Amino acid sequence: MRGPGQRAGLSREAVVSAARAVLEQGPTLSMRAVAARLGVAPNALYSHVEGRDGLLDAVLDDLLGALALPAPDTDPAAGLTEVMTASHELLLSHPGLVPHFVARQGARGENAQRLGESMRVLLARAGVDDRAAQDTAIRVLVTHAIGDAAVAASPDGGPVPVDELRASYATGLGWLLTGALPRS
Amino acid sequence: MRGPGQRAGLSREAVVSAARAVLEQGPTLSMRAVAARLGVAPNALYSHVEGRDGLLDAVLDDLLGALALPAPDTDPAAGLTEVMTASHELLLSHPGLVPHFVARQGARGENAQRLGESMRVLLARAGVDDRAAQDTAIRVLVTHAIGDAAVAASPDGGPVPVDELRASYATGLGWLLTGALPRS
DNA sequence: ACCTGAACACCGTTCAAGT
DNA sequence: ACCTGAACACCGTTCAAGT
Repeated sequence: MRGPGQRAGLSREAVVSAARAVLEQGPTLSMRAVAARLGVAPNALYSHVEGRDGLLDAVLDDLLGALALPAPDTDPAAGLTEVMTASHELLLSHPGLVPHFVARQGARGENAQRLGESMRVLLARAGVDDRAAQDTAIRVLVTHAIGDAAVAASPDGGPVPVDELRASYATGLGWLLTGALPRS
Repeated sequence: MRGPGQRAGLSREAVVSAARAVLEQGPTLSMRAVAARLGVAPNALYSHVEGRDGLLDAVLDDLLGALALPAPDTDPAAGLTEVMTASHELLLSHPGLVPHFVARQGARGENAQRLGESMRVLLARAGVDDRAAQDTAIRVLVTHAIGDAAVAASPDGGPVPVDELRASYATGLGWLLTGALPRS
């Protein structure tokens, strides 16, 4: 009910917000679904967002911005468990983001970097000073979260219940941390 | 150049084989590409295979059937490393299979079960007798392989080179195994 | 600058036919 | 039983226009 040239009052924020809403409803995000929710033609989104991938990037970093960072004085192992569990839960509750997160090899937004830095601090406090060793540890931990979330995000529910996956994630995370951190 | 009713001489094997060829070429598998390679209408495949997911299942188990099982007398940790590394390499060389593998929460074909059984034997020989503990260990190991392969399978090559991902996979695998297996 | 309409080049899958 | 043609219901994205 709007001709060419009539403004719809869109904004980048509104588009990202609508995308989040679409992802709450169903497991996948399509441009056309976001546009429909905004009462707008599909191609209208391209004035505010760099295609579907750009939109998913924005949504992902938006969600990561809401994650709580561990307190500066927490025990390193506890802090790392905290961050990784929170990230894992975030992915579990937004399955539609997982394939994109996977394709992007982890997030690359500013909030993702903020999380990465906080992990570096914790690792350093645990005695992992070498930057390459920190990289490896972070990559292994993030990959574990991505892999588990990806498996859990299977649309049909899958043969393995989510609770068991959550439990095995915690077990694996513990094994990885004792491997990554020097003995105290 | 074939009218309705004329046979094309297709078979399930031919379809699976064509699908493998398509996956060698590019990162994704579409029904229409497989059909084109066979010189056949897209819907002709449905006489031999249960849709795209069924076809991917068949291709995956076909590939798993070619994996070598560890010798019965190998050291458990070495054997598990062997199986998991081989599975990981398989996924690395067939990125198009990874999203499906992820969605299926690991393979469920007969060759996949064969691999699972051999892992159980190795775990038991290492002292992991409890079946639930074996399940957890296998799930963690498989998830690690899936997660790493999924990250490595990113289409654009991604910011992290495959060699580094392969190295961090090995590191993580080592951490997980020392966590999973009782101290010797 | 922002939005629309129409189009392009794809998908997987189904259905009614033909032999 | 096996295959085709046509169609359905989708995709993401681009391009030329309109204000």
